[in-house]
Amino acid sequence: MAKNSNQIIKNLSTDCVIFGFDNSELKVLVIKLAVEPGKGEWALPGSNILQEENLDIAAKRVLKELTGLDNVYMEQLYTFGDVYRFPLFRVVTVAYFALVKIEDYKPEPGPKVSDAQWFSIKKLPKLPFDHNEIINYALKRLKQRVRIRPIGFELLPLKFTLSQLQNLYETIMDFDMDKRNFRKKILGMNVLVPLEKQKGVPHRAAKLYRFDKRKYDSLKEKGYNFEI
Amino acid sequence: MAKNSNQIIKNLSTDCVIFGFDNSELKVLVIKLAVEPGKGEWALPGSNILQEENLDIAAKRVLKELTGLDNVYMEQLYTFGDVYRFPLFRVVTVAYFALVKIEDYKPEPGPKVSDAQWFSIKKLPKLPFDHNEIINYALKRLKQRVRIRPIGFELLPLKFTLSQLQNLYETIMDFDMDKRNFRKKILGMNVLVPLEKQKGVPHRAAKLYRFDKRKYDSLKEKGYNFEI
DNA sequence: GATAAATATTGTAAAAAATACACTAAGAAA
DNA sequence: TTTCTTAGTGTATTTTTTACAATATTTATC
Repeated sequence: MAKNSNQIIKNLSTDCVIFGFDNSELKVLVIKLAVEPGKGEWALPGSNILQEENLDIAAKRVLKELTGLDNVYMEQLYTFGDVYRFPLFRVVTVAYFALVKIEDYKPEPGPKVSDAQWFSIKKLPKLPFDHNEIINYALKRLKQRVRIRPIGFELLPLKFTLSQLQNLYETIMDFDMDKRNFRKKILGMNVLVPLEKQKGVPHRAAKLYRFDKRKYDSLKEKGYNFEI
Repeated sequence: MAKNSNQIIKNLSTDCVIFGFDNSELKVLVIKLAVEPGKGEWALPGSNILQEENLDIAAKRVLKELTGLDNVYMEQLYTFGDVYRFPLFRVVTVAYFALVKIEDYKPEPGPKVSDAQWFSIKKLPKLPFDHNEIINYALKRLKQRVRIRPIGFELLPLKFTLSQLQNLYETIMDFDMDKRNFRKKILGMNVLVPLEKQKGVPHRAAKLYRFDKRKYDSLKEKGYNFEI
């Protein structure tokens, strides 16, 4: 073999739980594989890791190859390695989760993928292997994260209203919040920049906001608290 | 080859950061390997994962084989997989951290280990590979965990005084707390059982407590909060 | 152009939690 | 009996969280 760099590591893969939010439901993107193994089944996008590829890079590559998604929030989730999780031979998978602005996502399934679809987290089909377990774990993590770090914005359009944001939080955390208290708290974090008003809505137009990542980063440095 | 079950997976290992507390300092147990690779160097206990072995089991086995430790608190930490983290060939390592009652620990280094030693987290030697990075990551995680879940007990003797406990928290989190407020909070969690008094101390004897895991589990079920 | 419909926006009082703070108690040793 | 050392305890203040409802803006409709 001429070069090593493109060889796969047979026992190691990465899988990604991709969350999106469509203004009413939390969704997960699953794909239908066009090739074996797993051909025809809905599954998490995942693939082997290459010999000369860091884990984070592999996770990004796989996401891009299978869904066309690029430049999204990603975080290592957990490593799942039960002996029989994959039926053919031993595969340990390093799972990641990603947060996607669902509006921006134009499905571009790669050549190995015959279909890609958002499923509501509440109406997921049975997926092969331990993929349902991985999603549950990711959801648990997302619920924790969203409470203590302002990452919810990654699921919203660049400009959003406070109602959209509250709705997102309520959907993820699965309980309602008081509107006034929510606004006080979120604006008090000083990471939202007010913009112009919404246009074309058939009622009072809400103010739009964007997330100020620079400000967030600098406040984080100083040890600020972002609990909601 | 007759059987597969004892074969190692060449590209996969597990490493463990073992924390202990000696009533004044937070410590990490590192071992000196008696065999190559890494012979003679202080390093985290770690080893390859076997073909037919779950990750958690592998982590426990390795800990036991290399240090004699058994039946300790363990949690998967993170998976480190930079291409060149191990110089000879590609090895991805699933890191764990463990919490040990340091008093109970009678070092029983296994045959592959020539020495085992507790180092203060503040005076760690330079370890090979990315082991220092793994320890830093583990420390960060421990600091988070200890704030929100009563796992500090795992580092103390079964019976301990509130002063010991406070001291532990202060050492890990790296700041001082008010004695009265600390007591109020920790006793308010309702997971400590008061026992008899200390004996043989040359001053007023403090009351001993033990952690009530059953109670903790049942309160956790009900969604109680254990933030300190 | 008045009214209805829909969503946006805003403040305050009460309750709960966190904080700050210092003296007395107990036991051993001198 | 005095000293030394650590254990143990309560309250007032501040801060944070919670609960709660009326007015404002815009478009659509009659």
